[in-house]
Amino acid sequence: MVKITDVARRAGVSPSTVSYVLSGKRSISAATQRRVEASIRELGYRPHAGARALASSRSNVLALVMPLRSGIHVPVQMQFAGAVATAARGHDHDVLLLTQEEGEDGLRRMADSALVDGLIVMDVQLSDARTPLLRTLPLPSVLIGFPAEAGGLTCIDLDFTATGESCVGHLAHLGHRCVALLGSPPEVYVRGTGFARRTAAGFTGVARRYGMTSTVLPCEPSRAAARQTADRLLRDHPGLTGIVVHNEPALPLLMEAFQRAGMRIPQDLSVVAVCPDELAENAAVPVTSVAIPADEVGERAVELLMTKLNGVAVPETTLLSPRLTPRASTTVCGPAS
Amino acid sequence: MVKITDVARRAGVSPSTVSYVLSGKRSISAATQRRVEASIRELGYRPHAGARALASSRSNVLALVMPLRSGIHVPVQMQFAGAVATAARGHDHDVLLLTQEEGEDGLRRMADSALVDGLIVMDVQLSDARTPLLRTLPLPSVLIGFPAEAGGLTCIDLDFTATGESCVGHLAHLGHRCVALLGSPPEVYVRGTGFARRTAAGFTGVARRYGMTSTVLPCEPSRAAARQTADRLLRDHPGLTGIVVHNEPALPLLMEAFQRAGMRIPQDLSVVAVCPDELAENAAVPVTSVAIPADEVGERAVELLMTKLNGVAVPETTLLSPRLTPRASTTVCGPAS
DNA sequence: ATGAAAGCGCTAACAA
DNA sequence: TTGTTAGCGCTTTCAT
Repeated sequence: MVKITDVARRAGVSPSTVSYVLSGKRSISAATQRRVEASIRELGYRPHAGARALASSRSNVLALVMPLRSGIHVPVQMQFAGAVATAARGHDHDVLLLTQEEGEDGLRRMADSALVDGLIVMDVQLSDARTPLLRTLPLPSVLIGFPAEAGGLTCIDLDFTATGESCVGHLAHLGHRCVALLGSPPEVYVRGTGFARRTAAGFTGVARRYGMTSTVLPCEPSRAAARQTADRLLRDHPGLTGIVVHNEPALPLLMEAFQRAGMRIPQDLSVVAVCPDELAENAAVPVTSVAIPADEVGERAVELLMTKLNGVAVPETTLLSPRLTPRASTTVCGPAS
Repeated sequence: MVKITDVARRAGVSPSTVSYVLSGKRSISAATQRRVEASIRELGYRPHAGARALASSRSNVLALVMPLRSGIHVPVQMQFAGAVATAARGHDHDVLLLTQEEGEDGLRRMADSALVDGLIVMDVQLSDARTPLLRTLPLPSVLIGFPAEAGGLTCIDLDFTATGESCVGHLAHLGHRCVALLGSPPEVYVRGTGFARRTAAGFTGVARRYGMTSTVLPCEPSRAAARQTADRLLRDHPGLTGIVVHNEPALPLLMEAFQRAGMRIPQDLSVVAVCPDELAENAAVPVTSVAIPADEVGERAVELLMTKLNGVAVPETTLLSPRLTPRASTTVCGPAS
């Protein structure tokens, strides 16, 4: 193994000089700089992570806490993970995967063992057992998602309230008066997952403001559940002309179910979804949608964490504005052509 | 921070004794053992990961190399990742996520920096640039998947050749004579992803052995591509009565496309899939399928790696046998009822 | 069965 | 601008 003393000897400098060249923590003459860099390159030197962590109390690793709960759309989670990993590498950090089978104990373990410098926490529940712990842990953290009580925590996410509002707003402007939100499976609401609840709140609030008739229903991503939901909705609300679907795997099933029940899209029923663009574009009828900007969220989460690691304060709340892309699934409400 | 000397003092022993209690590397009297363990518990001691790694040259971290390439079904990858993470924790190891944006350099970085003890490499290509490197790296590794030339490497995967064989075999025994395999998107074949190629090889081999007419086609997971594939297949092979689909996202699209083209499932067309059970069960017609045992593969991969870390030799090749579950999508070939 | 002490490879005062 | 050196917290010989 090539170590810092080897590099130093070959460059004719002291080990500390090599260390300083690497960290940039003090100014080095151009000549020395060059000789050290050459020596590093020629020897293929790479600092021993453990030694560095021990001496500097910085591991250059951050933990990504990804619970892998049921009812959560996996590809979207994965997109977050990929974005976080990429961004972390851009800041010279690696990413440790915590699947949260360990629960809060895993977080404590990270803090005590100094394995990581900070935490990025995904799939935050409205009432999340981890948040009190995160507040007291001597480890900086950034949450992707918002708990009900976010004081003292750094959180970032798509503004789901605004997303719900934007979706109904779009339908309202097209003249729809009776609308429904079809969301995540019941378990997700029961857990109190923030994004699900917030979308519903935004949806309901604006619908009421516009004096629209509105309903919110959870939905299992099975063909049977989709049919049942569609049929029930059409029976209870014969005037229904617009739906918002916030449930990726159920989207195609629901569209199929409504069509089967005799509703043409968009002539009889306008559909807005909250889902990745790729899914929206590939549906039987391309769907008007608000995308979840996973890449941006992941990247900014890492940036927030790095800023905190450098001892600089960051805003507690970062909300990204939704962007609605109109596609073929929505149209003005009126007598069907 | 609680350190080993604190624990030792409280227990009235030397630091080395605490270390030995933790590692079990020498016998300790029952009394001492109890006092040390109590001290650890009371102080909430957890060893400093960096210090431990430096002194022992073992980080207790393993890297999961997950390229996140296009055309790969994300939920299945994630299931692998989850299984690996869980299994690793069971062996007192953590998992570092390497998304392979860094390519081979990332592997080298792991080796040089001593950040991890070993590698689990996913999404292995038939001709994979990483394999020569893995052979020479002083870091033990286990590949999930098989390169064309696997000598000197430890590999584990579902036996995809047998999977392909099992799928045609099932159709053959039901009397089908003209069959097709619809696989991953073209890019996956072009890259030479092992599992795609091997399934095709098994499929073709057995089809030929039984004297069946067989075709292999890649398939994009878009509605348009699915239709085109179905139409073209029916035009070129009017006698087609059975298909095998090895492409998760395309499965529902293909079934829909064939039905649209007038083929009833299973009366006119039998369908076998290679995909997670959940997907197979939830299709419009539940699909006869071979599941990918991601949990078992992930767990066994970790076990293989741990064994190697302990200096014990392991078999180079581990192939898990496919298990085909018959469902409603396949039936005997004959005049439609 | 236990202790003492020498590092592991690096960083960051402290000196010059 | 650079060098010297004292640790960082742990493991593991070597002694007893």
